Amino acid sequence: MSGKVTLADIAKSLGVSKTLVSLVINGKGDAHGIRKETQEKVLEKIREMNYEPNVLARGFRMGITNTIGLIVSDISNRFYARIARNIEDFAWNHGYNVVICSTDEIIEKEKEQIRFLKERKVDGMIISTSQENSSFFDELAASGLPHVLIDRTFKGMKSANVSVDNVGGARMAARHLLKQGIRKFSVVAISPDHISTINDRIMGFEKTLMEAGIKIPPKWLIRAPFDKIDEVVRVKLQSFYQEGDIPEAMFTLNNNLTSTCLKYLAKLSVSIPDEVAIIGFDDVFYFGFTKPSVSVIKQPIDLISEQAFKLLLKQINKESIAKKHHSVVLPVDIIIRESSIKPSKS
Amino acid sequence: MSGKVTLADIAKSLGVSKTLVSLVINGKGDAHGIRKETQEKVLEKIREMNYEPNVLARGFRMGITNTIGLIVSDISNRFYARIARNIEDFAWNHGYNVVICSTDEIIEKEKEQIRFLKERKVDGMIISTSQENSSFFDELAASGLPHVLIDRTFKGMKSANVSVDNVGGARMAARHLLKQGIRKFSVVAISPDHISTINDRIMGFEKTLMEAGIKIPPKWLIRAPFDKIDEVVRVKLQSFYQEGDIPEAMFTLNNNLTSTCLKYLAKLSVSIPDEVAIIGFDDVFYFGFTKPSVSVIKQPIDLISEQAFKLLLKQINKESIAKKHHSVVLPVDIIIRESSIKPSKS
DNA sequence: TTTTGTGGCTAAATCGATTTACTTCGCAAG
DNA sequence: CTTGCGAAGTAAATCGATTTAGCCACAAAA
Repeated sequence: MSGKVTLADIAKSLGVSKTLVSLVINGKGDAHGIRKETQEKVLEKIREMNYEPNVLARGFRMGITNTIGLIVSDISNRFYARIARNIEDFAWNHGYNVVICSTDEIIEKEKEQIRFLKERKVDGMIISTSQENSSFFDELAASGLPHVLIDRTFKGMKSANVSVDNVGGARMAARHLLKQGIRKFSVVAISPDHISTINDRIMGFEKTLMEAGIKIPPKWLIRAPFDKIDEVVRVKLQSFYQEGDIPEAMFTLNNNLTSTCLKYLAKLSVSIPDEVAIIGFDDVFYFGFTKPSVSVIKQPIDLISEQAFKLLLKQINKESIAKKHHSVVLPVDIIIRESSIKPSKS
Repeated sequence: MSGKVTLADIAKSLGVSKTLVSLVINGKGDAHGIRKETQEKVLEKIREMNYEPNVLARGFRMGITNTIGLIVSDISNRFYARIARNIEDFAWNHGYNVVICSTDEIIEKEKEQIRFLKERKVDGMIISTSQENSSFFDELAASGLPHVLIDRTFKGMKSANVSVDNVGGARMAARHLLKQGIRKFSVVAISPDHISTINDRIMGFEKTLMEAGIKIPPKWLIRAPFDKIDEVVRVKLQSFYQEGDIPEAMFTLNNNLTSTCLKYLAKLSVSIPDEVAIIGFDDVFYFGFTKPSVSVIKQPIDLISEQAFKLLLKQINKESIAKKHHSVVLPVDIIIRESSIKPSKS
């Protein structure tokens, strides 16, 4: 029944040419001086015969797929899941599909996926990269494939990119904790150490502490590989509390780290915020009503998605992007909840 | 540089036919009696000229895309995000891409998305449906498009499907709560009321209570529309605790409902499990270390994904599926944590 | 009368692979 | 001396749209 009627069938049954039918379908009838009557007839016939264009044929001819790729480290991470959802909505409203790829932060896998999607002729890609530098993307940009980097970016890169003010967010966190009278800090990050977001957050935090004359002892700067967060955090926290040398506050650099720290602090029966305050980067639904609720630097996920999609669409449609809009940095908010409000020390 | 070399270029530069090159590329060289030497030459040239086949052309000719669709109510829900991740991994290992679509439980949107993906000629689809009956899928099955329903299914439907033992899980929950000496139950569900998982869970729960001579008062059977969970739960819980007529336990039928109930019980300062016990359907990372930790019926997400993908792949490869494997029901586990262990009542 | 223009439409090429239906050659059997 | 057959290929059709390059008839201008 369906999927069998072709352009040629329509043309034949109407005694006109395929060209004409094609033009009408694509709304180019007027531009090519096809009579209104004829156009009507064609549209009527299309409805009558229940014609649906073969998207593969069209895509093949025009070299487009109406599909964009979304590449992140792990789609089941809440942060990326929400980004995905937002982007999917924008895409759907513009007639695009989204294909998702999780890289597990494996650089080779990411490259492979990008190459794969490129072969598949996706019209563009939105990428949260795990790579070490921008060279791969500079090539990608040179090859003309529309793409936008989100979340993690590189300084001075050629590709369009959307990120948040990681340095600023970290400074907010630091200033807030300092105000609580805290002097002994731990930072919990993921490795490897080329991830821009993580580095910016560490830098912003350290700088602000430095300005207050405080340094983070190396042993309190925890770095856990992406796939070993649970293990590393468990071991490190245990050692803190066994040795008795304990930070007064922890700054956890993504929602997974925050959750994992909460988990093991609970297991160790460490009371928050009395024994240790905690503030995380990236908010998650349940941080608002755990006991205690968790302070965070909140990222504007909807804005990130929106900006990224818009920048991508502009590239796809070959609109040139003004240089100042080529690299977007969005502000973050601090949300202070119970976990970082120290009982007064005075 | 890339994306420009075609089959014809290879053929020409080697002085052979396109047919030959195509056969070699697709590993049909031997079957067609092409000499090993010749095959070598072709492969060599392909590497040398950095040829990459145009996937669109191939897809167009063969009517395939190496893409599958995944349709769920909301990809940012933890349950579906994890399903998505699992399926994506299987797909990637088999050379498939996954395109995701969130329906927001809107029946018309779901149908539209399915039609859209069908037009796009995806090779198959995995669907957690929001529809009211199986008729749409019976048609889909008749049309020959490979697909598998997951999570939510319909009795006696023609399409392959993978679900969990919702009735059994709900019975486990009920039995466990009864053992705690609880007699007054509330069930928190989403509407509309044609969602099979929700109905089975309610049914299993009610049946088990019935066997113990207990009924759930209608006012304690909460049904919140998918997009109004927060509001409805807030209002209902407030009214419970204002009126003072209070259930001893709540059974929350998905992870969102569980979280939302936790949120408002916390706001109302209701202590768990002393004032009310709670057990949820579907486990989520953080239920294991909230205070109190939350009991759940845990679903085998990896198995669901694996079975669904395998069933889909078989259809795509036109292997017939034995009738007994056409409809898979997977077992669930009960995980008892603090939230449902009542202080003894004796 | 010839040229120029234009409104309305079409034939054929094209995209790049896969697939069908041969061809050609050499050699052995009849 | 023909026929048959397998080995090693090839030319051309095909998938279904888009796009290029015109065609044809008639009117207005030169």
